[in-house]
Amino acid sequence: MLKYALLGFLNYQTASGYDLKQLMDVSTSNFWHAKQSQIYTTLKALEKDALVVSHIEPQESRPNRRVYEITTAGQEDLKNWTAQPITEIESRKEKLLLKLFFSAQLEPEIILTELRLQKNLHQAQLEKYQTITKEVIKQFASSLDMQEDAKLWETTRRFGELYTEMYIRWLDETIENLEG
Amino acid sequence: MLKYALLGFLNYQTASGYDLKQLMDVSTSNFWHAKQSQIYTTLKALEKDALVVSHIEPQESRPNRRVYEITTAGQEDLKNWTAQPITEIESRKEKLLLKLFFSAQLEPEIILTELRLQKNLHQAQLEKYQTITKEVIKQFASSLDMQEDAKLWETTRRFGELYTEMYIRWLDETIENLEG
DNA sequence: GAATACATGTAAAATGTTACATGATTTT
DNA sequence: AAAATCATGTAACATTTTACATGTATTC
Repeated sequence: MLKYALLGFLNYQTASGYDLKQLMDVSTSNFWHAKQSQIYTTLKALEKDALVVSHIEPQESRPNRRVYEITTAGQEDLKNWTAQPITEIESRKEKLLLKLFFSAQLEPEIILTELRLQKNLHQAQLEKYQTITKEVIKQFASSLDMQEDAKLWETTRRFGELYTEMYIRWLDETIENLEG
Repeated sequence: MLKYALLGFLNYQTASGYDLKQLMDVSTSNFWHAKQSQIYTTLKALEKDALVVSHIEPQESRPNRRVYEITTAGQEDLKNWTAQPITEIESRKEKLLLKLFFSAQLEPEIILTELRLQKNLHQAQLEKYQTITKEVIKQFASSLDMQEDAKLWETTRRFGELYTEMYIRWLDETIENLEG
């Protein structure tokens, strides 16, 4: 799957593994993320499959950059993938809920402290979606002149916003429930 | 992580790998799931670490069952884990959003068809949370006399409900946005 | 007669995380 | 003086998925 995230970005412009990590962190991290090391190994695999090609870009006073470019085969693979519909619901994993499910023997105060901490974290996250992420999308959209693309990016930002609002609401409900 | 899901269930009652899969499917699948094969291999690892013990239960006209029981060490490990607070936000992966993010070159109708299909799937899921899942929790709670535990289980069911409602709302917004 | 439920597992492949290794430049 | 940024990668480990393998009993 990470494969397609990388092809997707490279379909806009060439980039190094380092660049791709930065791009993901400010754009898709809301619904797709990866460690730097995994990005490097996946890029290598993509080059082996001839979906991308790379060349070294020498730099003074900085380590050399290995810059990747998508190939025609890569573009086709990407397009095939986007055109293929998903016919199932994605299943989630939420460590916090798992813990909560099995926490009946715990002191209620311990649970409540954890939920309150989560609320703080999610409130900070929500602000990020509403300010930084929104700004980043605007910047990209205007600088590259891609209003149409930005429309889709905005829908994914909106998901993050709605999700986090929902999460906070659930935390509020749950906290109230356990306090009473 | 699956480790703790299994210990959590075994802390209530002994069970086979098959039983545990059934239990997860009707209770935690909303926020934690696993394949049958992974459950078997994880149980084996847990027994090696002496967190569970197993014995064979012979059956007539059915394959024998290997039934697992949690040990004192297992109970301690589980309790330690539940008491340990999570200090970060869980990061999600949503294939659909990833695809959407990179779908600007696609015909809008292809995207819309996919989103409408997702809406159907999520509506069915929502009903499930509101009927079957709710009923299952009630049944467990009364049959085992654990109103306190059921309170927590109910909060995780509620999360599934709120999440799915949010998802449908986002789909509606996004569909409208792309239609216009 | 076919599909599902019951019941267990192994092996291989894919995916993802953590730790290690290096080293200059810039910011705090 | 310490921490963060720039920049790349490998190795080991852990987790998860998919495929394989087997066979009876019950339900549709």
